[in-house]
Amino acid sequence: MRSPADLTAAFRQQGLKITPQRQLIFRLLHGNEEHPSAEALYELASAQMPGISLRTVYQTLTDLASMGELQVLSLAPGAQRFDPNVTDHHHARCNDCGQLRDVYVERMLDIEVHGLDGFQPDGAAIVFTGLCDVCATTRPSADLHQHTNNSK
Amino acid sequence: MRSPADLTAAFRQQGLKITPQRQLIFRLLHGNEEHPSAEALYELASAQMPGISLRTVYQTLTDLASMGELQVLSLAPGAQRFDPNVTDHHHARCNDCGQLRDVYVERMLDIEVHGLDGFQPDGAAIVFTGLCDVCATTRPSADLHQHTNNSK
DNA sequence: CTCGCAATCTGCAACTCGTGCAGACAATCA
DNA sequence: TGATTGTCTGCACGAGTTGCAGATTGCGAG
Repeated sequence: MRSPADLTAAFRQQGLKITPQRQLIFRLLHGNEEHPSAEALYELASAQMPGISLRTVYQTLTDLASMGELQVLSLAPGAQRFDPNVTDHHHARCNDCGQLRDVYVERMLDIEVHGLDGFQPDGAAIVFTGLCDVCATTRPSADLHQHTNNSK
Repeated sequence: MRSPADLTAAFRQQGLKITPQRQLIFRLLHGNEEHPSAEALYELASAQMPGISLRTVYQTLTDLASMGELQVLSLAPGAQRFDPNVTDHHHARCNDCGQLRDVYVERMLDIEVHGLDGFQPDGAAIVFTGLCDVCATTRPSADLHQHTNNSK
């Protein structure tokens, strides 16, 4: 997504108002590579603006997504994740902690696809699964444990 | 997943009991390519066995999944989908009606991946998005409409 | 700078999907 | 046939998300 300043202009241009809540969320998302959930963003936002509503966070995320500034990810059960990186990229998800990271794939067109007859594709998303660096060293095989989000 | 008969044997072998409910669900899933949700399966099951509990459907699906007979798909917001096809394949999802279809991809190894350093991948799933044959002819571009599930 | 309208925010209720629990029930084995 | 478990059902509960209504506030007009 674009910079907070650009987004401010874009929102104004669409007749949307600029509120402190929205500006805060713009800032929290800009350059954010953590693929946060709405709740996670709400925690961050609350720290800087006590009293902000979770409902407002959802609303602003929805607005940004419909403007194409944000990608909404539903890669696993549980909360959706939001990705301000809207360049052409893919994801890797840790089976243990749920962490997401951006992955870049080239020569996608070299793959050979069967079974798409009649289907009009407009995109393809690859999700790698496995263990992130932290979980891989912490617990080389399988079990239950987490070093970050996905908790409770 | 294997045939109802094979599953019956497998369940017995694990000390699990064979109940009419389970057998029904085995039959409903065998060869099923609709990637049904738990609710959808429950509807099917209820038609043949009124009184069966949604809870039982969930339970059996969980059992099958943990035995590796079933793949659980979380490709979009909303209910999870269940796929009795556990061969190596991928999926295409219609943006309109939510329909899923199986897709087979070859020469996956020809792709070039960046950003996986330190990550230990154990799999990769490709999801194609776009319009299914029905939705593509019904409504060549965009709007709201559906010809099957994903409803309400 | 002030006013006023419309957009926004907040808090809460409601809804969907899925799971935990307890008591009734039934598959299996001796 | 009877005892022993595992299973089924129904219900309550929890997470995640959205709908709604009233209070609030951004922002252009005057």
